Amino acid sequence: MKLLDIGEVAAAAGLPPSTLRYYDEIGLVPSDGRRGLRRLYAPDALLQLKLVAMGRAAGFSLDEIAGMFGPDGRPDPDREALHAKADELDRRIHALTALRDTIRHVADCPAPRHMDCPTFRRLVELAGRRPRPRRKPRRRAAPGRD
Amino acid sequence: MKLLDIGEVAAAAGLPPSTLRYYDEIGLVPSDGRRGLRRLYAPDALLQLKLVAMGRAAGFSLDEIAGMFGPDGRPDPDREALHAKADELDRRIHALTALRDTIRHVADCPAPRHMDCPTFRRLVELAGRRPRPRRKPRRRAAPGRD
DNA sequence: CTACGAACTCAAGTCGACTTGAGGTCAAGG
DNA sequence: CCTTGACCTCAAGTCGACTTGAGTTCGTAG
Repeated sequence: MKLLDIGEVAAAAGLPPSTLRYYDEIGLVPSDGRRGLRRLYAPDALLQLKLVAMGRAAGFSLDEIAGMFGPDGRPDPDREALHAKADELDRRIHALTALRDTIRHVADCPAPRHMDCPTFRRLVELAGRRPRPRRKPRRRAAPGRD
Repeated sequence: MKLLDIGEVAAAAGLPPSTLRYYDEIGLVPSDGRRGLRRLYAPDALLQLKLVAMGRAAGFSLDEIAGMFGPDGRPDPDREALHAKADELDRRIHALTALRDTIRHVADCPAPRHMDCPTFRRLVELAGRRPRPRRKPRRRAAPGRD
């Protein structure tokens, strides 16, 4: 198992080394030892960094991300909470979709003031709605085939 | 046209008055005059605030949001840029969907360490892909019924 | 063996987006 | 008329997530 120098990881992940040091410091993506002073990373660190990037892009804080995918392979990381996060993501995705549609509309609509355009107003109104009326999984018959 | 007191707007929008003052100060959601010292808002401000909330939720900065939907009904707000934003949103939506799926998997997968679960690794790998290979709209036959 | 450059540490700074606090103003109800 | 409570201004503080800078230490090529 070859360990990677922080510089290699930084290059591969497209992050500055300072960020890696920071993540190491807060324990989010720990380094895997040192050679002299230099941090070394297991290749898995790249996957972890990707995960962190995903979480960041989704608007989660580093703390939340740490809670979802701890550095250790956490055994039972509160499935409730994870499903809650996933639900939150569903809502966020819904909101983003609404915003995207609104933006596309604005880009194409010739109305001089969006505020006067009924389509625009409707789009914005719609965006406030919940994605679904709280869909119950109906787990009764589903044999969790994953 | 009844103007709303800042307190009413704050209550309706679910924001603290300080935020409204801040948005007013930076010109993002300007107030519509004063009664004595008190800011008054046109009802449209509520829609604007909703829009701002959408943008924030999508991860845009206030500056970017201002650029998309200026307080004035900007006539031709750089359609290029707006479509670029929309594309960015598409990518973001894609990323969020991937993260959501990954999280749901983690919530349901019995593997002791996610890093060892091939499904997990595949999900994370997949998340890096582009949403689509740059789909051309092919506007030819679409009678744009909007 | 020496020098170079990349890493290191630690404290402090930055940035966006607000919030908080102190001290002042004012419109409306009693 | 007077009190009250919501509003005001302005400066400063906060928080997360890093970045920057000064001063130091190494591993490796020459």
